[in-house]
Amino acid sequence: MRPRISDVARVAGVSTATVSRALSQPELVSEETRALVLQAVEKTGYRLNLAARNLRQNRTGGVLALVPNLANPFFAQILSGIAEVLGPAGYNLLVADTRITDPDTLLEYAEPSRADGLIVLDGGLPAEALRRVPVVMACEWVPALQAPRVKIDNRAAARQAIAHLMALGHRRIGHVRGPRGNVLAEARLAGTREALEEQGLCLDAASLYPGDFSLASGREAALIWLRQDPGLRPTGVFLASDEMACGFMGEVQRQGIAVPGDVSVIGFDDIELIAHISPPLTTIRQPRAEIGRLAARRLLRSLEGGEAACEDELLPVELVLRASTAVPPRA
Amino acid sequence: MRPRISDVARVAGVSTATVSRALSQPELVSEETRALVLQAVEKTGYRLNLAARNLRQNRTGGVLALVPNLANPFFAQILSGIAEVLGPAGYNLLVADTRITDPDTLLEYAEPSRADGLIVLDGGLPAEALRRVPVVMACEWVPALQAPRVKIDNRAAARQAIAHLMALGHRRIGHVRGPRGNVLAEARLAGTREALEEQGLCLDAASLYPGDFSLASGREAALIWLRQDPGLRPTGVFLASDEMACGFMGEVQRQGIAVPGDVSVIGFDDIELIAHISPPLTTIRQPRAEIGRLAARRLLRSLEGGEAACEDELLPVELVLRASTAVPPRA
DNA sequence: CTGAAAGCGCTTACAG
DNA sequence: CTGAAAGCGCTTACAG
Repeated sequence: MRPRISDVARVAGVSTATVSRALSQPELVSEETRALVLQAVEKTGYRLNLAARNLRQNRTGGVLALVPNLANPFFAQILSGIAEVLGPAGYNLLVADTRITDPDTLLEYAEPSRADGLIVLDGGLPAEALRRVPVVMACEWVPALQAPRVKIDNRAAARQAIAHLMALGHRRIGHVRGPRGNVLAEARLAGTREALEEQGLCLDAASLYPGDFSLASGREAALIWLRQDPGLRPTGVFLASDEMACGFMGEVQRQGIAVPGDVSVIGFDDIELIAHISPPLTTIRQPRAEIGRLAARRLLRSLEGGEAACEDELLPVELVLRASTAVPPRA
Repeated sequence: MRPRISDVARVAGVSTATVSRALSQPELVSEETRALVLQAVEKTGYRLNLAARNLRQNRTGGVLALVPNLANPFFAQILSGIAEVLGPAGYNLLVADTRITDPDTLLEYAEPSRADGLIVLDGGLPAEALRRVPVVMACEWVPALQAPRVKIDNRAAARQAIAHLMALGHRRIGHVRGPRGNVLAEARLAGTREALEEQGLCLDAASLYPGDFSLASGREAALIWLRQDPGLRPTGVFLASDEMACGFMGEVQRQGIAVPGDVSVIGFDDIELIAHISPPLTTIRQPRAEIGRLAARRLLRSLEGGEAACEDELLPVELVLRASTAVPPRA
């Protein structure tokens, strides 16, 4: 049997209260008592039972990250950033995949007795399920939920991408959007529209391709593009995710189209691999690990400080120029 | 304040013991009592406090996954598989990054009061830290630790890759290895050696390139390869990870080398993106989600059954033929 | 089938 | 600075 605090107390010849204090708030205990206790801890091999402490203190010691799709590498770096902050702060990181979690289960997950706080990476969750513990939203956000948001300016980022294509001389510009209803997809689409309209251009229906952020949907968009009239189809395409950009570029290349010779391609996110494919992909870099770290810090503040500040945290993005964008082909 | 079980008991006019039974083991309670209790639960809005139950039952309700590098997308799918099994079984999934966790902290993590069991994805951890709770190892393994291993036959997989290159007619074959000391890297290297030696070939020092599974190290290997005598350097290269294969291929392409025209490239893992780059990469597919699921099931069995079976679980791999391998160039 | 009571292993007012 | 005691919110032998 594992030694309990009372075993240590017996060995040290003090009360359990004193052992507890010596361990958690040493400054409340005389130096010699402390030494006695530490000796007894050593001798008994005692280790604090966290579950018991947490129950007594009415906390769980854990933070739950709700991820739309754990299998998606995009979230790996964010989780890494979260873990980096949470670990040293003494919190456990719990993760759950919202895809494989039905709404009822979700309610059970977002439970004060399961986690002290939530980091929500899925903007599609029902707000009601998320009101019982402190929440911070990262990347995506639940519009109906009033809680701090750590994110980038998706609209401005999209404008930057379009501005880049226009600066290269492109006039026929296409956009492969993310899933309908997704807050990121809508913001990026809006930014694209705005940037084009400011220059007197407009995003016509034929140049707006459906997508869902996935590789496969980028490939689908490529198949549509390939069937369009070469004299009319976009010479520059901005895709709302790098995965889609890879799928798009891979497919058009396979059909003998040169990137960026025949078509310029720009993605979004700057996931790791795309710097190493051929041609390396121009993209908008999102500081994923930093988003995770900030979200975690923000949540810790509201868990510890109890402060209820709720302004959004807007992180900067960066246009990363690589070889997949160039001047448009001469018609 | 949240209602406790005693509130429900008062409203229902029964004891807390009865409420507890009605909720957890309804068959022990009369039908009418059960109805009374459920009504009282409804009325009070009662929700079970998991932390309290767990303390009483001497469990934590959580499983901890120890990941070598959370930011590495390779582990995303494995975690997804783990989550898929753990969630429905009522366990929380905790994750920790072993990179950002020093040995002392690790000891604290692998604590019975933190998690009921461990899924270890890092073969480099000290065995002593992992003996206090049930463990299953997945992908990698800690050689000194006797615990179930869910993995693939890395050696046989490497032999398959080499056999493929040889069947295409390659005779000068190179290998970019994983990090020294890593169990996977060593097994894949051993398989490579064996397969070559069986055919009377041998892996000379110039054809064995250092690597650490990362994109950057694949690129490094490419730089070495590029400097070697075109008439002597390998015409086919097997890399111990897809990331390295991407890095390698991207770099040689950038220097005007054709894949597979000038050099055939084969990776390992079948991560998602590589099917969509140009050319799509030939590789050895590792069933990552399935590895995660099996590891989780295995651990659940030893947590619930208490069974101590310890045979390894060997999952099949698959050689996925794509366009990055072909017959060697005519010298 | 149900209840009174002990206890999971801690922490923390309260009193001295 | 230290201890006795209550209590975090449950579950579970034990007795009836």
